[in-house]
Amino acid sequence: MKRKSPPKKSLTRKAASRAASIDADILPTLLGYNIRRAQIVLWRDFARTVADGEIRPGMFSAIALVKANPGIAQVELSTELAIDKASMVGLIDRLEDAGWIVRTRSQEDRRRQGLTLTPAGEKMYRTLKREMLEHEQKFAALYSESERKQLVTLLRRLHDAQP
Amino acid sequence: MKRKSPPKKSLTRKAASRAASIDADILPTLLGYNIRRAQIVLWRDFARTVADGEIRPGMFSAIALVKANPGIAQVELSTELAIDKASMVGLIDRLEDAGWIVRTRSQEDRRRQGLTLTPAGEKMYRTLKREMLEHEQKFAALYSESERKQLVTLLRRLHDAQP
DNA sequence: CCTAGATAGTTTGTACAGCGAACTAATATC
DNA sequence: GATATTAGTTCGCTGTACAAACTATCTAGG
Repeated sequence: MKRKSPPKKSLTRKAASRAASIDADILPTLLGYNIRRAQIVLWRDFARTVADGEIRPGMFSAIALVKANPGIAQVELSTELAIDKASMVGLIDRLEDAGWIVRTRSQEDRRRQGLTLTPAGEKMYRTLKREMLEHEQKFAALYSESERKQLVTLLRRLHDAQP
Repeated sequence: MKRKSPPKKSLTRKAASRAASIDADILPTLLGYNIRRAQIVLWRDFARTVADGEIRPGMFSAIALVKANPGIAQVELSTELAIDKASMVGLIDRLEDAGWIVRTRSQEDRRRQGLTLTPAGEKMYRTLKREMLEHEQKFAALYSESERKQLVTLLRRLHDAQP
């Protein structure tokens, strides 16, 4: 948003020729390599676009799920997001410290911590969602609608596989 | 895009405590979410399949690039892999400590460290490549050949974008 | 009922990755 | 020759993954 035209410094001839001559071997054919590269690009733009870098993709996802499922337990969150339950503790800690989420001990099962958004969390989520969609739009614009759906479908098949 | 549950007053989660009634909201439609989930699945299987967990995807990529481009400089590696140059130092350190890579100060430009595989590194690469292809195969098997190519094409378009 | 096992959450410890900032040595540019 | 740029490094900070052990609680089998 703020950065319109980067310096666009021209490479020296030496650097340009060397960069162009790199042989990436089998890497460009590998699913993992391409997904990793795509992930990096998305992640960087996310940091620039959403919450001014104070929120990570995992935190956004957690907030969205708590918003859609008030009272959800941490273990359900970690299952849905494929995040380790130990890592989830720190993630929720940060959201709680920020004042966006509260843990409430469940009465029926006192092992559980039900998670809900605070009013501040609700407000934050509205902002986050708007910024998130703006972020998403930059990349969705690279595709036709059918391509985008196809990409999502193929990715979903991959992460639903559990080999 | 919203037509799921009209009465937004979801029961306090205890009712749905059993299993998968979680509403993932907009997340499943987002490119970033699906790529992140796919990445996690791939990364876990990689850890189980390749080098018995002693190698990370970034290390594999680095070794493959050094193999294909003997004498490549660290900055070229980090550009190609989209890894921060500061992070690259530690990555190369680990590969050097393992005895797979050597840094050699360039004569023409003495700032540069040319990277090459040691004989042990060459040998390791042959093993890694075999295990990598085995890992890849598990996931490629989820797709027809044209789907796989389509997926790679769409991902490449994403990571070649630099918004 | 009681015990054994499972589950939710936490803590601890280890390792890795990203990123900014500052630094050195060497090279390039004017 | 002064200045800027580049390659590599180090430091500090934050965040994530995973394993292991631990507490508190719930569930099932006998």
